[in-house]
Amino acid sequence: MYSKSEENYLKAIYHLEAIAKHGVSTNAIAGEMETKPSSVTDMVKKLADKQLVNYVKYKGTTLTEKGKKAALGVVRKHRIWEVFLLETLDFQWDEVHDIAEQLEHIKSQELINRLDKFLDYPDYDPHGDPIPDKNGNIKSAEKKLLAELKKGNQGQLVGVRETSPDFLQFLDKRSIAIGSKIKVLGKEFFDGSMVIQVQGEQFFISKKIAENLYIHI
Amino acid sequence: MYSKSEENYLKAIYHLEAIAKHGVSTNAIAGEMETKPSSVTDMVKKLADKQLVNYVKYKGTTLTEKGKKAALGVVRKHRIWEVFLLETLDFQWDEVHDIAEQLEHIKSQELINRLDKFLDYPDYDPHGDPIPDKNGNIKSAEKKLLAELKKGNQGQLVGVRETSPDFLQFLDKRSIAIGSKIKVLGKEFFDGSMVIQVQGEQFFISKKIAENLYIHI
DNA sequence: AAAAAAAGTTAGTCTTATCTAAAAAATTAT
DNA sequence: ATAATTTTTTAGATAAGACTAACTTTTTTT
Repeated sequence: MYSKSEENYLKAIYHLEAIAKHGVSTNAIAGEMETKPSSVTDMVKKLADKQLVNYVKYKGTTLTEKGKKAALGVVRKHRIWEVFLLETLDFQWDEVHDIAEQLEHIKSQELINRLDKFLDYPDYDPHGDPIPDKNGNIKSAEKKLLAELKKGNQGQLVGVRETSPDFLQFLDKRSIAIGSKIKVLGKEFFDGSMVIQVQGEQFFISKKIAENLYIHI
Repeated sequence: MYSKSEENYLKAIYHLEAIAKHGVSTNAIAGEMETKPSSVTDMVKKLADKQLVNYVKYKGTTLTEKGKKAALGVVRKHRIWEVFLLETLDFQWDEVHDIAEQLEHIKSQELINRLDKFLDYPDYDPHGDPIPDKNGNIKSAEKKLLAELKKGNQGQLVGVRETSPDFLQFLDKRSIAIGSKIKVLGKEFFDGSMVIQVQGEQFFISKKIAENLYIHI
């Protein structure tokens, strides 16, 4: 259907659209794909020819319905393979990404559907991200960064982006863990810092902290 | 390590070496790879530069030890994935080849070793072909066609070549299945037909049938 | 052994996806 | 609003792998 490279671009654009809502910039795609902006321009033109994206010179790129469907197909494969690697083959979480990155490009609908069945139709992957169904429908929202939430929002901690010992100890000291319910009590505009409530207790956290916590609303 | 294309050439040369012992011809490789002889010449030169094959202009190509090891690595992956597709995901025989053809190029030693363990270290793939171990050692000989056996020989059914429903039903009706012990009671010279014994029962089978059953002696 | 046929190689072209360098457009700063 | 900076695009080049057409070597036929 689509080449490996095309699929990777579609997936990158899909992920970036979730953050920057007004058309994804060429530089952003280049960053995500670890490639040069000029390569991105070439590729988005090609994807535009195939009706997979809307591309306006100098303005940005968005997925068309067709492109979104294709991207969700890749995301579905990636996440199902991740479940398989972790649950069936007992891999560690940091080992699975590179392998799933390859497996997601295997061309066979039947394969992924049978794998889905074998795993008993999981709704989420091991990072807490939802797995789209055959038709590209996602049961629940994607996880968000705590930093993206507004005052009054609340959700559950489903993962961390940064995994340094310092950061994990910071969380530990405050009894913030995967599964914790977090509510945003206040948010400062000028520096993005927040006051949050976790299990009755209140904490002040910087923007940097909030940008490294994944939340499910 | 090696590109998909390089791996496919190595595998093709490996398979062809088993038949034509005196250096594989460029045309033979082209046939196996469904490509043009000129493309083969280009590639074998490249493989020769990498010390994976011995290539002598106009004479033929053979695998070096290094090339054989690489080829066996691909064969191992292919056969382990086939076992997985058939045993774990319940695919039919005729569906697995194209998918295994893609999966065999996934780069991860760890993945294939864990899969091997998950499948309980199978010695043969569903077609009866032996699976090389981590170090490229093959436990036993390659399978033979029932048609190649002589009166008095016996062995175990390890695979089928033809996979049409008609043929599979033919076998089913006589309770001939993978694992069945088969003994050749008699063989006619003029048409290659046989009388065989399977679990106490005797059957008459034509040469055509005997040419589609793989046996391990 | 010479002629004919088959097999194999070389040279040049094409596609996909990438890159660098230079130019153009958009954004930010003064 | 003009200048400076950043972002994006264009043009031209490169590498992998495949192709066609022409040429060379080997093998087969007579």
